Amino acid sequence: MDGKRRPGPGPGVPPKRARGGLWDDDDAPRPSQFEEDLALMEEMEAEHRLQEQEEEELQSVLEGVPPSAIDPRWLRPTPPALDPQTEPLIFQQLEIDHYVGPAQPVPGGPPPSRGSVPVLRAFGVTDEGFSVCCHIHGFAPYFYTPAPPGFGPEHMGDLQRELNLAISRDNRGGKELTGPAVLAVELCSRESECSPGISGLGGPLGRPLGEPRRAGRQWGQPWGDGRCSLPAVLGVRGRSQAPASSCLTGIFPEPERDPVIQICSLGLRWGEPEPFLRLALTLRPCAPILGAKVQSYEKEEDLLQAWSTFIRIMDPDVITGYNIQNFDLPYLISRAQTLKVQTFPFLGRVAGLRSNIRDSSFQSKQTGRRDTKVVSMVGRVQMDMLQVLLREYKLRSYTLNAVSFHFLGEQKEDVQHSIITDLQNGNDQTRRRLAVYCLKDAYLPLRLLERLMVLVNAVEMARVTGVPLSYLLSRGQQVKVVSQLLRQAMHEGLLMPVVKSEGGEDYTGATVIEPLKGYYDVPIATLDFSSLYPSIMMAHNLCYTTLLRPGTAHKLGLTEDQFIRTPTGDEFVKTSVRKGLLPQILENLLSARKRAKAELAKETDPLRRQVLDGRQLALKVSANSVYGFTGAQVGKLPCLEISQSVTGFGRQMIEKTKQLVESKYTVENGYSTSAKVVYGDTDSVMCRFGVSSVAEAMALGREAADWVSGHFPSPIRLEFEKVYFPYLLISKKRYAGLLFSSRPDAHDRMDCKGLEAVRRDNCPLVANLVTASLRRLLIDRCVGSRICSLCIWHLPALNILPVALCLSACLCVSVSSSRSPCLLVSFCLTLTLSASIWGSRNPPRLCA
DNA sequence: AGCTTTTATCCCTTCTCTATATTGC
DNA sequence: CTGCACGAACAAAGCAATATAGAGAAGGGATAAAAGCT
Ligand SMILES: Cc1cn([C@H]2C[C@H](O)[C@@H](COP(=O)(O)OP(=O)(O)OP(=O)(O)O)O2)c(=O)[nH]c1=O
Ligand SMILES: [Mg+2]
Repeated sequence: MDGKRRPGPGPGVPPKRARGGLWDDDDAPRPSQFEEDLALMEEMEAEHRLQEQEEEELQSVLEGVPPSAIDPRWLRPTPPALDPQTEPLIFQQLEIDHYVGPAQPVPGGPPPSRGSVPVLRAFGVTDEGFSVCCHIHGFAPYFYTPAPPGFGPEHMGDLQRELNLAISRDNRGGKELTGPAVLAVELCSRESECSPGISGLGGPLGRPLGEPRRAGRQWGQPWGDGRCSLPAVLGVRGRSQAPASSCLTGIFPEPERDPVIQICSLGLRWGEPEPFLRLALTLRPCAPILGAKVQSYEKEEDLLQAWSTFIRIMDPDVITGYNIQNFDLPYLISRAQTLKVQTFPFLGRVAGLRSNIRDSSFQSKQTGRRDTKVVSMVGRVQMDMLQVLLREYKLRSYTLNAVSFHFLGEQKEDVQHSIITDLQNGNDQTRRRLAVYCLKDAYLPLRLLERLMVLVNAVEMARVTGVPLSYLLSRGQQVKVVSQLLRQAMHEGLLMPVVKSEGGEDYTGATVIEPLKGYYDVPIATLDFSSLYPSIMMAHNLCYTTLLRPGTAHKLGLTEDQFIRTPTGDEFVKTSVRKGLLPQILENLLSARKRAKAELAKETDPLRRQVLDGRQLALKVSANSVYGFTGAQVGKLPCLEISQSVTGFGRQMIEKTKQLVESKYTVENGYSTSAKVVYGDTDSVMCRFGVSSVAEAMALGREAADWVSGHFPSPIRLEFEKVYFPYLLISKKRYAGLLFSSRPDAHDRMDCKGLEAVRRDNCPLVANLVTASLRRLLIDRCVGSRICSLCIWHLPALNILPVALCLSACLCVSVSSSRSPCLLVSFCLTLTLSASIWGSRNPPRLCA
């Protein structure tokens, strides 16, 4: 392969642009700036890069790759001609970024500045699989600032001049941007979203229009889902690709030292069951593999170069793999740098734009600190399955092997790391074995991506919350809430203020009802509010825009029925005065969750059920994060009045629910036994109605839930969720029970909350022992002295008996120093047992 | 001097407090 | 022009609860040295 060729279709000149004609008619009434911006996003002229690229690509294919290696199916279909004047171009946005490029006049927009301007660039695919790159001109970054008293139109010229002067003085934007930074200053009147709804605080606000140098770094992603009008469940017919590379190595492969010996890639069109391409690039000859294309190179430089070229030709929309983000891709780039393969690191969609490695880290209270590397690949979505799994699923092990087994029931092709070197140094058959292993490594993440419906779920989340796909893996919950807030605020012409965040004290959260600990051999019905915090915010119209500062209610002459006072003493106006933004956002999120739940109810396949459950859970977390956002004191817009009110209402509600249930279901009211709430956490109550059958408990639970719901304003709803029978209540947030919900005559499963059985910070021995004991206790109902002798014979933990015995000498020391009763009991039991089994000639059959 | 008693010291266990990990909502 | 040091800016859903390890204090028993008695 000719290593000297420039990558891709030539230097990074942005391709030609067509203009949409939306504002060609200058006489047409001008929409407000907000609507304009929105419309710009919606109706933007877009152009197909493919057509002009294809010739070049073919050229490069012919030069770089043996003609026999080119399969026309690798390339995308040729897009039909599109008349931007008449036809809309509808596509799913995959990524959006911005660059500084030559100005283009936008009809009806601000006057074109000379020189370079910031341009938004959206990448995506259409339903037919055509690749789209949309250059969005005419968007000038802007901000609002309150005008000082006495500021009038006559001062605007001065302000603009001064601003430009100040900006050119501290020359921070670099040389990319030329011409004046501030294009215009306008006066307008807007209301800040944090101010009380009808306070009339919104004075005149100055509006410098466009200050590219600073703002170029400030703006995020306006209305990120590209306003795409595809149906909710869409087919992105893109290509996913899973590279996996093997390295010759000792323990830690070092890109400065250890060569890359194979790179395997699979190509898949979304919606098709099997990859249309399996490609193994190897160093040194390799025997053919059925169903895969093998290409061998003598020089490592050529191998890397070939892969880089391949990526550009195949042009995938999505790239997946396992830990590619932190290992494979950075390794390949570093290795190429070491070998001085100059044309390698151009993996993105913009020709001539270098892919570089950047260190970044994400930290939040939930996840702790996570350090990652970022390899830039403009226009492609990187869906590293490891990152996806780390965020979405709680697993005991995240190795590809464990994960594949867990979700797919498949194991990896096992090749010991230590023999990779030997295999590579063997013959073409041993290298073939290595390639098969490598292909499997690429195949598994791809299968996971498809089976776990990662893309479908991610696209839904991106659309609902209005952020680019890549944010879902690289950013947290705040950005999603901010994006939705901005979207909603824009609809209503409100502005979001910039507030300085300072840390403060924690506020009071939810109540956990003191548990009546014990073993219950009667059915316990569980009632739970559906989406408690979101529904509180909706029911009481809690929002930044409905909050009344202390005393304002009186000042504005609001009557008592126009506002409410929350348990914390804060005041909010009712819907009749103004409907809050947050309730509307929540409506949207909850309706998305409702759709997901409806799909879940229809599904029967266990894995798909698990996936759909994950999807509805993710939407639930997003909705709860709206509440969390208002209480995030190190955040963009904290408002403790809202979050404290929410938890305050919540505390009142669980208490009231408990009272209601215990007051209605009493002997005096004609029930056989008085009901008792034995436990409850935040928004749930566990009730003992005193009935002995599950069916009766279910009936009473349903009735009680409906009756209690009537005591709260819509959309707050208490739901009957499940019955536990029997129920073992150990302490707050720690209990177990057999769960009945779908039918009264058979339990659905055993449910464990907070016990060692579900925690991941114990050794498997403890977890297995606890699980097995609970099984005996709850399912086999062995209570009393027999429990020990019965349960221990069926411990899965016994599988490790011989090992335990051998290691007991050393283990004893470390175990006995532990203070954990669980661990001690497990270990002692195991030890006793192993001794007795060791001695018996015919050990009992161990159950798996 | 030899024995007993007192006291200081060491070592061990037990308790308390804090930080961390993880889960439940 | 490049490399380095420094500061600013950016980003980060929430609280309640349990279990456990580790550090350190407190307390008790064993032991040996010191003191006291005959
Ligand atoms: C799960 C969860 C709950 N909460 C709070 C807000 C929830 O409304 C409240 C009750 O938790 P849940 O009952 O677990 O959740 P939910 O009521 O929102 O949804 P549903 O019952 O329909 O499944 O606890 C959070 O703040 N963050 C969370 O991650
Ligand atoms: Mg709930």
